[in-house]
Amino acid sequence: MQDKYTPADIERAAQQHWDQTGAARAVEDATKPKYYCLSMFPYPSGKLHMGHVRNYTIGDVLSRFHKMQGYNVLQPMGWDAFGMPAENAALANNVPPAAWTYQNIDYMRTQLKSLGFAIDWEREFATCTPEYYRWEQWLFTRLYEKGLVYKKLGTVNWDPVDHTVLANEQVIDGRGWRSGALIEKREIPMYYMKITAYAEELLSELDNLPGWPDQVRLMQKNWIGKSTGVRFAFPLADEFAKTPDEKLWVFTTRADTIMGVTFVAVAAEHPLATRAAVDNPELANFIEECKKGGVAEADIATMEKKGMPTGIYVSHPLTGEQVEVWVGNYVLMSYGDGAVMAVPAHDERDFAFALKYNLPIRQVVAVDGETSFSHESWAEWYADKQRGVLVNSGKYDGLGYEAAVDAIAADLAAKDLGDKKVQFRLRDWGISRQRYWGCPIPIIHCKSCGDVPVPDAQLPVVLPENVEITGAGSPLVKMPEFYECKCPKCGADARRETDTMDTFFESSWYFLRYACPDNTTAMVDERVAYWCKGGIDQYIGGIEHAILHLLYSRFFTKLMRDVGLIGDLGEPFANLLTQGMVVAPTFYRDLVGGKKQWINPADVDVVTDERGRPTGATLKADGLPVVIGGTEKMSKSKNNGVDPQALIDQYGADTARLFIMFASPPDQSLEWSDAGVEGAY
RNA sequence: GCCCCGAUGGCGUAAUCGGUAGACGCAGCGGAUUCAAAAUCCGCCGCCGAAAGGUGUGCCAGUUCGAGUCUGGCUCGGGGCACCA
Repeated sequence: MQDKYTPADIERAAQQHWDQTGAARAVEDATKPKYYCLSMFPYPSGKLHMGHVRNYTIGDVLSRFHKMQGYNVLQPMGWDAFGMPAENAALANNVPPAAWTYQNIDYMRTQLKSLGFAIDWEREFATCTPEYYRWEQWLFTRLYEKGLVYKKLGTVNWDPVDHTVLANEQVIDGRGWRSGALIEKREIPMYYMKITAYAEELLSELDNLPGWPDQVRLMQKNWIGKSTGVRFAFPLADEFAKTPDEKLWVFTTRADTIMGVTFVAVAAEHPLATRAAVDNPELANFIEECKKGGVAEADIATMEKKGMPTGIYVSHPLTGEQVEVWVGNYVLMSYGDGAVMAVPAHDERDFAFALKYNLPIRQVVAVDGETSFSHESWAEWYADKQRGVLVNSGKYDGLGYEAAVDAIAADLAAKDLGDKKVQFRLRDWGISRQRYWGCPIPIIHCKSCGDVPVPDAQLPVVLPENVEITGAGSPLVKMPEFYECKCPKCGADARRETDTMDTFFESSWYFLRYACPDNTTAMVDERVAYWCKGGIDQYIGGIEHAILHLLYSRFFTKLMRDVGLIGDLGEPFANLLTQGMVVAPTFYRDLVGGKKQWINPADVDVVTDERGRPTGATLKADGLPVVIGGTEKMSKSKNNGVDPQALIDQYGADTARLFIMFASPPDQSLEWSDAGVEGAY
């Protein structure tokens, strides 16, 4: 018996024993119930952070518990290895993204092993290897042939100085993060996945997920955003119409207010806007101005609402009244028809817009007990569709919301100018990225044959790994040895697509590949049915993935079922645990110029009073006071990260794991406390 | 701006159905043990107050015999908003 607990020796011995006996190896065994415990795989950013340690500790506890209960447990691990940070690191350190990524994977694997997780390392893979991404290319070509992948124009952030497309993250206050140039919206051809074809199933299946947090199901439901409304048309007045029966289509969930329409607003990219701008320089300028700034919805939704009349008039479909078409910077071309009817009296945004531009406001809904409709200030009840009853609406007067929508939809249908329509907020998934470090899109552009998918025999399209990153555009565009090729159909000189896929593509099916990572002849095989039948038993990861990653993964499972790759597994993740963040106190000093210098908690001594309450803090280096800030998510910007490696080195993996599990319930945020670690030791 | 979540001691939290707020743990304080320390054990530990007592679950209202819990309205913090992963 040793006097002192020496975690390094004891843990190393235990880990070696587990390794040699293959304790964590998972083998299909039909005689035992299976338990597939999956943690979201890490992006190999350099080293593990505390969030990883927490995530994988929770998974490991569940895995070991079920193993002891007699389950056949699979706990795999891999690397979500494509992505932007590798290109940024390449630029900063002059290392190719591939080399940087593989280095990080090696280091982080060592760290994970030192934590002693019961992971089946024989199933490990990285998504940036041709052995993995070849199957995405193969699937892409199948889906392209079925029309589930198609090409259309999409809007991107264009940096006019660096001549490059930027991610939303790289646009700061409307400017490129490197060049500082004002960003413009630009439309380019992109490939899209037809996720909207699965909108109904993705929505209804949410009811079959009792093992998911209600919060996540609700977020997905709202994201898909099914609404029943009316899609209808405003015929163009003869002098403005290009063709005799040209119409402007809009969608609304408030068809009951149609008699209160006083103008129509279209997106800056709408064809009518373009047409009106031809001989109207002022409008053309405004449309140009609308193109300034990035494409992120949060930015568009918070900017000042602006508009300009086009001089084009359309006819109200029920009254025939002439209504002017405006261009509005708040109308999104990507939602519905890129045009909306405006009813200032009963929509808050339209109300503000009408006030600003002095447009008529016509009340057509009244609420019992609310007598004073003001044309100067908005009140919540103006938009109340539960209590509202139509007024000033001719034959529709006195009807409530539902009856009014029914009557109006029927009248529009009778005139062949519209009907009820189910509309989804969900848009098709644009997967083209004008970046290097990703899976090449397997398409060949031929002058005579058009877009031709790369034939199976020529797959994979391998991404060249020894490249130089310049920060302005993908190196693939400058590599004839990559893009020059022959058309697979006619044999003529052709050009290979240089865009790569969205990295969400990799993470949308990796959990299936863990069942059969060694298969070199097929994307998936029958072992998927064994491990994934009834869904992966437990999925653990950050709440930040509540919508996109989980929705795309659900979509892929249904896609791959319909392509005949897997049977009907149902939903991919039977039980979902969304772990909370790891937070830590922050410390700073005010610098001249209003900036703050953030100081890592490890470099600070906190002084407490006799009750243990903090009264102040000093910097270890100089003993002078620092300001105690709030408690925030561990991040580089606030410099409050605690390196798990230092913790493991000092206290051992078991202490780290014990503290992290004990300190807080897994789905809530965890406050870091060095003192708490000491207590777990 | 829109969708979702949260707020209870110095800290992490608990209170299953609307019924004693603060279980359990960390930190802190006091004591025992020890030559001394570590470890261990015992006790104290929301705030104000000498005590009696008062007060207290982000804020403002409401429902109720009774609200941390239910309703309405806010404030602050966090996650997401489709090219960060």
